[in-house]
Amino acid sequence: MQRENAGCLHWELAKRRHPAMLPASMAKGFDLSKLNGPQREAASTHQGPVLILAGAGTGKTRTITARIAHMVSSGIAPGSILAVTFTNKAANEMKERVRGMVARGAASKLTLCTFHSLCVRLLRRDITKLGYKSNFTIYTGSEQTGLIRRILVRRGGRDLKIEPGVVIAAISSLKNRGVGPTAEEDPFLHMVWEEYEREKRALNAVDFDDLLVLGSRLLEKHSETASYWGERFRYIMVDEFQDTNRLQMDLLRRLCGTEHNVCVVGDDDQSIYGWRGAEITNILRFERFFPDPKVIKLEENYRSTMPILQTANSLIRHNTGRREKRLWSRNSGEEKVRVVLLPDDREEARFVISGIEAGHYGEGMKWESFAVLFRTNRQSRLFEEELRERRIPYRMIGGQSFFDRREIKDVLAYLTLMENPDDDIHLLRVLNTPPRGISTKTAEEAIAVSRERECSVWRILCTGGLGDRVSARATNAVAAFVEMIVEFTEASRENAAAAIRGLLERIEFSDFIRRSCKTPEEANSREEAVESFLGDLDRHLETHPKAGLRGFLDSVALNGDRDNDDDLEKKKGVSLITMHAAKGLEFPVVYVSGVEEGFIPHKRALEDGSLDEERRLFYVGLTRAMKRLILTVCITRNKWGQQVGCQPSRFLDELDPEHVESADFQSFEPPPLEADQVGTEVKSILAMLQDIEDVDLR
DNA sequence: ACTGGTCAACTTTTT
DNA sequence: GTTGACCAGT
Repeated sequence: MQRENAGCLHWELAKRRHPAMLPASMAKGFDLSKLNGPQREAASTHQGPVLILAGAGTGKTRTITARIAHMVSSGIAPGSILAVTFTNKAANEMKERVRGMVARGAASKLTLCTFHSLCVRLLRRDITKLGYKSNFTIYTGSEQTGLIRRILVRRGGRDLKIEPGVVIAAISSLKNRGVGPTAEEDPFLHMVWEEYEREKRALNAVDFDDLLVLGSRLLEKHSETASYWGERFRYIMVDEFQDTNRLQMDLLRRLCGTEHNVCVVGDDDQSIYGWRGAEITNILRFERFFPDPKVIKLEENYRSTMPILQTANSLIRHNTGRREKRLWSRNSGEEKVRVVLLPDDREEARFVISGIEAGHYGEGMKWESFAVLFRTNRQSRLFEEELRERRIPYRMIGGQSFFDRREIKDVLAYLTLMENPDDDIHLLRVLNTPPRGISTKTAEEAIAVSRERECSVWRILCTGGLGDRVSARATNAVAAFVEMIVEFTEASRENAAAAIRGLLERIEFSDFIRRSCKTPEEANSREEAVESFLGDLDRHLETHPKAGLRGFLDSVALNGDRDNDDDLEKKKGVSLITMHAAKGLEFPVVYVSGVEEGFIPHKRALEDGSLDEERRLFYVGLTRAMKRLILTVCITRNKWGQQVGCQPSRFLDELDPEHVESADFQSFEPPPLEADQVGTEVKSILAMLQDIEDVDLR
């Protein structure tokens, strides 16, 4: 076991700063005996900066949660503890675990959240100091895309062929590096960016990146705000530290005053958010901003068997510039990692789900023991179909399908208007939904006038600013709309759920849904979605009465999924999940699907030259497995309706063959017809790869 | 003003 | 395979 520098010296310093504190290890209360040496040290060091380097499966979450529990039991006020994570999944996971370890009252006083939701808290309280109104709307992906698209059309002409997504990615990545529009050299992007910022401000809206930008600015420019939060959160923890970007680092520094009771946990090998500006170097820079940290390494892996671990290690060794670490496991394990070659993606789904079925019925494993990982959300479809067909329960983790449904977006837009009517994007979405005689012509006039007078569309509509630019009939329709919104906005202050229900009734929304659906099944599914969404609202208002409608909208925007719901159907069953979203989770049996060139590594990533990050992503996928790991490769794949040939991923060549066996799908299932076309008599992956490369796939 | 049809283009990862 | 944009007809 390696011991890093000067823990004792550090303790001396801390004691000088807080003479009243006893060494934490002496404190009574929470039992740390289940932890190993380094874990225990991490959990019991409460004062001063701590840097924990924790490899995959080394009990990171267990250590952090134990640390929190131990802090609380040694008398630190739970309200002064803040634990920040990068994703909602991680935050929820931690909440759940901590809940079982500390008293109920204490648990509710802890702050466990993502950087983004922390910023929302800061901003809801004080954003007026930055000149925004506190009822700002948070724009998620689709609103952002819509806004950018409008700007692109306006500034670049109708047939300008620039995808909004590209612009958004460029702007977002710069913002997360702490750069502003003025620094942008490309004149067109510069203009679009500035206009985007101006528009959002006029709409009283902020995007995800703004949450961090403005949160950080608030602490920087307003010392009284900074000291308020600095006094509030005296003990800060950051999970997945390798994924923090420049802005988040700034925020952290401004948040944690002079005491520097900061504990961060990270693993450079699992940094997979470089495309969002994450800087692994923050781990190195940590020591610069928080001098003389105690450095603790966790190297004993409790999750995986040796074959899985060694295979993963053999892969990640191909990366350059990493901190070498020696992950080891006591769990020898018999089973090798399997690589299975399949004729196409349909067969892949069939093979994977058959394997899961066999594991469940044959070996008595729970459905929850299995996970299917993939690179893109789209890949989940075939697996879902296969699971549904066989009536196997499953849960799709991530995948924002629910809030992307049209009917949900409509309801959400009406709710948003009740909070912030100046939000043009949401206003225009429902201005004529369902149709009420307000044509696109009328809407365009309203936008034009609002532009001239530099105010929101809502104001124009309210004040009759359209004058005689539109027909009398349209003017009446607009007046009726305004009146309706005002009426229900007032009602929403009493009871938001009742108000939106009344509004939906008034506009005969379910009739509208039924009319716009081709089949009755589709109509039912949409109506159910709305009903279920309203149920979410009810529940939220009940459980968080203080947060109100705005709190609900915030949580929808920030969570993007409905993790915190107790929909048991969603919680039980086989997990379908992207490799990104899988980070931090573990499963006895893991299938990594689509291990092909263009997927992992992804085509776009190769263009950007981020091969190392793709390798880390694959590494994250492999290290999710506890007992059994199967990688599947397709020879062809249905891509937008056409069969396209695939090449196995180059990463397969990098796996140490010692613990890998290439399995033939025929040995698990009766061979389908196409099987004859595939070379099946192969002994090693290498031979297999060779064979495939010789076959003309087109 | 609204409806319904066809065509085209898009598909990384998350907050 | 799906969503959105555009157009022509009622």
